Amino acid sequence: MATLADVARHAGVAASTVSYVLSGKRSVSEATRRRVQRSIELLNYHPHAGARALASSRANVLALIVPLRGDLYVPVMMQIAIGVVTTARQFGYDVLLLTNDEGSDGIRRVASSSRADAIILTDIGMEDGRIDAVRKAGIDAVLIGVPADPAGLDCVDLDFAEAGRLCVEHLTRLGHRTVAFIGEAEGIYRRHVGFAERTLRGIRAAAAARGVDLVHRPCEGSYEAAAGVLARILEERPHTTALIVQNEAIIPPLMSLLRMAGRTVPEHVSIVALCPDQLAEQTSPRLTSVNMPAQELGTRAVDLLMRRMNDGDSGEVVLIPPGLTVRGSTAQAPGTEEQPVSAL
Amino acid sequence: MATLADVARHAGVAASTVSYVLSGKRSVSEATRRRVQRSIELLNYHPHAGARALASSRANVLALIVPLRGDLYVPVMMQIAIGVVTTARQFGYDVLLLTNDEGSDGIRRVASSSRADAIILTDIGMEDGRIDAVRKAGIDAVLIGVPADPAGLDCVDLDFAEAGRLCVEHLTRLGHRTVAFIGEAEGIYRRHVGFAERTLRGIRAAAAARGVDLVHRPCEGSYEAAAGVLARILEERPHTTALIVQNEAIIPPLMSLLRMAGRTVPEHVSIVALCPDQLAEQTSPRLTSVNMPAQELGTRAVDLLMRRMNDGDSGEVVLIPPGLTVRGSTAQAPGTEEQPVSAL
DNA sequence: TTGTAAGCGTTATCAG
DNA sequence: CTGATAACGCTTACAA
Repeated sequence: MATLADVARHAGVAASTVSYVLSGKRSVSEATRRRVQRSIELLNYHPHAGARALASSRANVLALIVPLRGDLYVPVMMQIAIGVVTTARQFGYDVLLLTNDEGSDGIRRVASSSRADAIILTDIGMEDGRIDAVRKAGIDAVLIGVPADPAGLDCVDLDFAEAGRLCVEHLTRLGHRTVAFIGEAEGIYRRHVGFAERTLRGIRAAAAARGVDLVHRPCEGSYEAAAGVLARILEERPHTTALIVQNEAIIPPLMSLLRMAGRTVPEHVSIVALCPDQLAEQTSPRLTSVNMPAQELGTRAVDLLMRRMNDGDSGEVVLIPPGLTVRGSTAQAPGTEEQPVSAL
Repeated sequence: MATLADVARHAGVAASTVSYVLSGKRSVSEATRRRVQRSIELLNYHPHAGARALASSRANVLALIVPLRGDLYVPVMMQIAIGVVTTARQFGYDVLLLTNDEGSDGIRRVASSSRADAIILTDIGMEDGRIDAVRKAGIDAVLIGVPADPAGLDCVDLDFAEAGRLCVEHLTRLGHRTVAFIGEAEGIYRRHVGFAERTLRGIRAAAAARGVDLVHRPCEGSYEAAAGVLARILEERPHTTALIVQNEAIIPPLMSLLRMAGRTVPEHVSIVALCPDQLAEQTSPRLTSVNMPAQELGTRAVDLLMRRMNDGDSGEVVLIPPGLTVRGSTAQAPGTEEQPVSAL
């Protein structure tokens, strides 16, 4: 491998000049710049990442910490990762992938060894122990998700409370008065994962404000769990005319269960989902849904991180405004009349 | 941050001694080792990754290249990534995540900048241009997947041909004579992605050998696609009694479509799936399936890579033997009799 | 068993 | 606008 010194020799300039041609940190005459560029290409020179990191004390690497459980909102995590990697590359950064089983140790490790310049955390709990590790490690970080106390932290997330509100609003406009919210698995609420709690709060507040009769039922990802939860809802609250569903994994089973129970969507039961658009487009009928812009979360996280590292900004909470797309899974509640436009 | 020199001074030894305590590359008396260890802890010393990489010309980093499309076998990719990261950590390696949009450039980049010591490639096509890039870059690599000509390459994959054979064998034992293979999306076959082609060949060969009447129908991941493909199969080949399904995304729609068509599983139609066990457990009835051991693929890939880097081994193709688990989605073909055990 | 010292390939400061 | 040169923090012969 050619080194910077080789290039300098070949071009007949000092090593520092080559470095400056590369970094642009001081002006170089057009003539020598060309000469250097030529030598670089001729020798097929590529700067050594380690040497750079050592001399500049910047690794040009971001660390992304993802949850280990392969069963949890997997497509969403994958999209986030893709957003992070592609955006990071645009800023000249590479991305190190860490799993959560290393936990706070991983944060300490990459920070204190200068393996990464900054960290992106996902799967944020309301009280997340890793936040403390980040503070102590003194490394720049952005959270995808919002903890209970985001003071001084940079966070990006979908505005889940607003997302919940949108669902309820849409349903009440269609005349639904008895609604069930089928949420994430029990364990998610026990761990106080931020997005689940906020969604629930948003839905509850909106339901209370509009006098909607609401129940919340956590639900695991299996067919049986979906069957159990649905059966219980239909038995205990037979007047239920609408479902809000957050656990994307159970949407397909739910729809076929409803069909088997003789309740067609949307004639008898309306469904609003909180899931990636892509998924909402894959069912029949297509789902009215609030989009989960996972890739954008990754992109925005990197943007925030860059601003934080370059401009020294910090403490910003970016909540992406959710959008509800009406598709085929929601309709006027049975036995109600379409509201006149003037009443809206 | 404390440096190795600080530690040496604090412990009253030479810098090299500290280094050797860390690496274990030469023996150190128990006494000084303890002293050094104490100083390391007291000063909270962590070696600088860049400096290490520069001095040793080993970054202790692996690069993992994943496909960009977030729509393709996502859970599988995620599992692979998790397997790779956790195993790599056990060997003291970190993992750099690259997306395929950088393509061969990404390979060249990390190789020639010494950002990574080795590469793991996924989503391997039969003729994969990146293989050439790897060769030219002169970097160690392991493929998860097997190209047409794996000479000199280290590869890990499920034995998809055998997996296909197992499906057919299981079905013929149950008396099925007319079988449809609902495969991956058309584009996968056009791109000649290895696993899809091998599965198809395995199934075709086994069907031919046993005189099974087989059709292969590629299928996209949407509900409509599944509906279309299924309708066509049932119309053109009404005697079809069994389905082999590889595109995991369409399993839920397929099952509810069959229900709507009045064909119950497994009484009228048997289904064998090629998918992760976890998925096979989530439907009702549970699916007879050949497991896709994604996390193990990641683990094995790293194992291979380590052996290759340390022992200089190369050119091994590891095919993981598939296993078929009988669950509730397959049964004796309608109108046939159970084969006496002696006939097996 | 331990110390000495020469790199490793950049960056950035200080002169010119 | 450009050149020397001292770091950067660690590894690894080579000596002792």
